Amino acid sequence: MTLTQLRYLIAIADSGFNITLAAEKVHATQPGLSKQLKQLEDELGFLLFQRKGRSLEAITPAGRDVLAHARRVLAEAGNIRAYAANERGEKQGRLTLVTTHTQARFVLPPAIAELARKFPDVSIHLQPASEGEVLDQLAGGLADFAVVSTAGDVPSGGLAVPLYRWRRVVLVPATHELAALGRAPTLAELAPLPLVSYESTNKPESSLRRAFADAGLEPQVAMTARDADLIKTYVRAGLGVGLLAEMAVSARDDADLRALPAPAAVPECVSWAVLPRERVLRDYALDLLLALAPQLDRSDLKRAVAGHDTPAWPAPPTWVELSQAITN
Amino acid sequence: MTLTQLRYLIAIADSGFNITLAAEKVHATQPGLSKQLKQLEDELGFLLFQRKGRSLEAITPAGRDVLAHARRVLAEAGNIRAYAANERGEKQGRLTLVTTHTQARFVLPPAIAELARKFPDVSIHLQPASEGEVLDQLAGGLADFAVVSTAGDVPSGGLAVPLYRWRRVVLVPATHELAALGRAPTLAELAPLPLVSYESTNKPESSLRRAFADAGLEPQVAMTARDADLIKTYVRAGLGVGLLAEMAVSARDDADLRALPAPAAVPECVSWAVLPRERVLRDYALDLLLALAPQLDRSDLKRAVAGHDTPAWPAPPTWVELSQAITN
DNA sequence: CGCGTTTACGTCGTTCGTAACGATA
DNA sequence: TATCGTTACGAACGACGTAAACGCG
Repeated sequence: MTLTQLRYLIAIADSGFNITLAAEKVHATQPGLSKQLKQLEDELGFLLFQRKGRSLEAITPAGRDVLAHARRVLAEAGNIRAYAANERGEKQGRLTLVTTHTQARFVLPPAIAELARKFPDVSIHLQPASEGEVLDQLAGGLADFAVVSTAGDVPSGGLAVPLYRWRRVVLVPATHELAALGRAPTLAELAPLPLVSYESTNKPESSLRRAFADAGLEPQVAMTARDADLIKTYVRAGLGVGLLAEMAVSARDDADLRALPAPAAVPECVSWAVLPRERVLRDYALDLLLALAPQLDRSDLKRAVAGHDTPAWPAPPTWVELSQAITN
Repeated sequence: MTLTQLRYLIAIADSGFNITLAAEKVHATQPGLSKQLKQLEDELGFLLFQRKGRSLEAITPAGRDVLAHARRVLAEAGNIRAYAANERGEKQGRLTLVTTHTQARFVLPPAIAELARKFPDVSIHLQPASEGEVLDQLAGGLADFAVVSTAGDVPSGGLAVPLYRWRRVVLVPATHELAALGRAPTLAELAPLPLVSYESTNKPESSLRRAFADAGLEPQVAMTARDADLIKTYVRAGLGVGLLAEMAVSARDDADLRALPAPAAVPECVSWAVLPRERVLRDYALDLLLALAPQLDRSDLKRAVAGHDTPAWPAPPTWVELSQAITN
C-alpha cells in the first residue's frame, strides 16, 4: 500500500469509476492507474470495484469503507504538506471556500481582493452551495473553510468562528405603498403582501416562517429564489415585497428601490466561518479570515485551530460596522 | 512523501532519536533510514530533528507537529490493513490490551484463554498500566482497547462499553476480630482499623476516601499497593484490613482469609472496555470483548464501533453473575 | 577506539509511459 | 467502430544493502 495507490483509488472513485478520466486528473497514464489499482486489490485481498466485463461498474461495499479510510490518510498527508508549506513561508497554493451566494457576492469580494493582492500566486476557488449543502461539502474535505449564516444556533461540523451580525431588510420599488412608510413594517402589515425571498424560506423551520408563525400569521411567499440578485430582479418586476439580507442591498446599485428594516420580530442572523477540524490551514487562509473579521486575533485563531478548543470569541460586529471597518 | 518515510520518522522518534536502533525495529538498514529521513526533510523544507555533530539530539518543534500528523497517517493506513485482514478472514495478528493489574490477573484470563484457543496465531500483549495511565496509553494508539473501572462516571477517550458491576470486599485473616462479624462492617467500624488498599486510594477523589469523608470519617490507610496480590500478602502478614475488588478474592486460593462485603456506603464500581474511536479493530478483538461481556450483541458492537454512535448498552451483570456465566 | 551517522556505489526492484490487444455497447 | 480497460515491454528512476569514511566522546 502506498500513498500513490490510495490517491489513485480516490481519483477513480471521484471520476465515476472511469480510470481514463481519473488518470488525467492525477496527471498519469491510464495503464499506470489500472496496474496500481490491481496491486492494491491484490494486497488487500478483495476487489474494490465491481467489474462488468472489463469496465468498472460500481464500488464494492468493502471498497467504500476502504475509500473512506483512504481519504483520511490523504487528508492527513495533505496536512503535513500544508504545514510544511506554512513553515517554509510558501506564498503559493490553492484556497477553496464553500459558501452561499450572498456571502460570495456581497461580503467576500473585498476580502478576497485583498488576499489576491497580497498572495498573487494563490488560486482561489469559490464553491457555491445552497444553505443546506455548505456544511456537507465542508465535511467532505472539499474546502478550506465555509462561510454560513444562522439565526441563533452555532453551526456544527467544525470550529465555528463568528464573523458579523446582520439583519434582513424589506425591499420594494420606490413606487410601492410601503416605500413611504418611513419605519419598519410590522409582521401583520407584511403578512397579506406577496413576499419574494430565499429558497430556504420554504423550509418550515426557517427563522422567517417561525417569526410569522409565532405571531399567529402565515406569510404569503409569492416566490423564492436562490440568490439575492434574482430576488431584486423580481422585486423590480413588481412581483412582490423582497425580504433579504441587508448585505445584498447597496445604496448605489439599488437606488431605484427602497429598503426598510425588517420587522423586529424577524431575528438577527450571524455569519460564521466554519473551519474543518483536524485540517491544517495555509497561512493565507487565516489571512482571509482575518480580513473578513477584523475583530479576531491571529494568534487566538491559530491556537483555536491547532488546539481544538473553542475560545470565547470576541463579540461579532454588525454588518454596518464591519463594512465601514473594511472600506476604511 | 511516502508511507515508508513516515514510518521511519516515527520509528526514529520512538527509538530516542537513534537511527540504528530504529532501523532494527523496522527491519531495514541504518543508512536506508538515514537517507529516507534526509529526503523527507528535503521535501518538507526544514529539519525534523536537531543535529549535534552527526547525531540526532532532539526533535524540532516543527518535527513534533509533523510527527503527530504522521502517526495519524499511519494509524489510518493500519486501519485499512486491519479492515482488509478482517475482510479476508485472516486469523493471525496482534492484540494489545492496556489494563490494570486486577483485570489482567483475575478477570481477563478465562476470556484470553478462550481467545488463544480459538485464534492460536494471534499474539496477545497485555500492557499493564496504573489506573490513571490506562486511557493515556490508549489515546497514544498503543492498544486495541482498554479495560478500566470507575465508580460512577463513564470513562472518556473512546467508546465506553460497560462490562460488569462489582463491589469491594473487606479481607482479613481468619483470626481477625472482624472475621466472626458475619455481616458487612460499617464505615465507622472500619475507620479506626489500619487499611491496606490500592494505590489509587491515595488520591483525594478516590471513591473510597469520598465514602469515608461523606460520613465524616477519616480512614487509616496503613499501606497502599499497586496490585491485589500484594494487598493480600500484607493482609496475611497482619498489617491491616484489606479493602479490594471482589474479583481478586478466590474461594480456593484465599481459604485462609475471610472476606466480608464492604460497607454499603462504599459505592459499586463498573468495569468498562474503552475502544479507541477511529480505529478498526480486528474481529478477534471483538471476540475477546464478547467473551468478556456475554450480554453484548456482536452486531450492536460492530455498529457502535463503525458508526460512532453510542447505543443504549444492555445493563451489565454483576461480577458474580458474570463469573458464573463464564465458567458454565 | 567504539559508536553512530553520513557518503559512496552497485544492484535490484518498481514504476512509468508507449504500444498493442481485448472486450463491450 | 469508438471507448475503455488490460497486457506487454523497455527505459528510467528509486530504494535498498554493503562498504567505507567521518566526528565525537
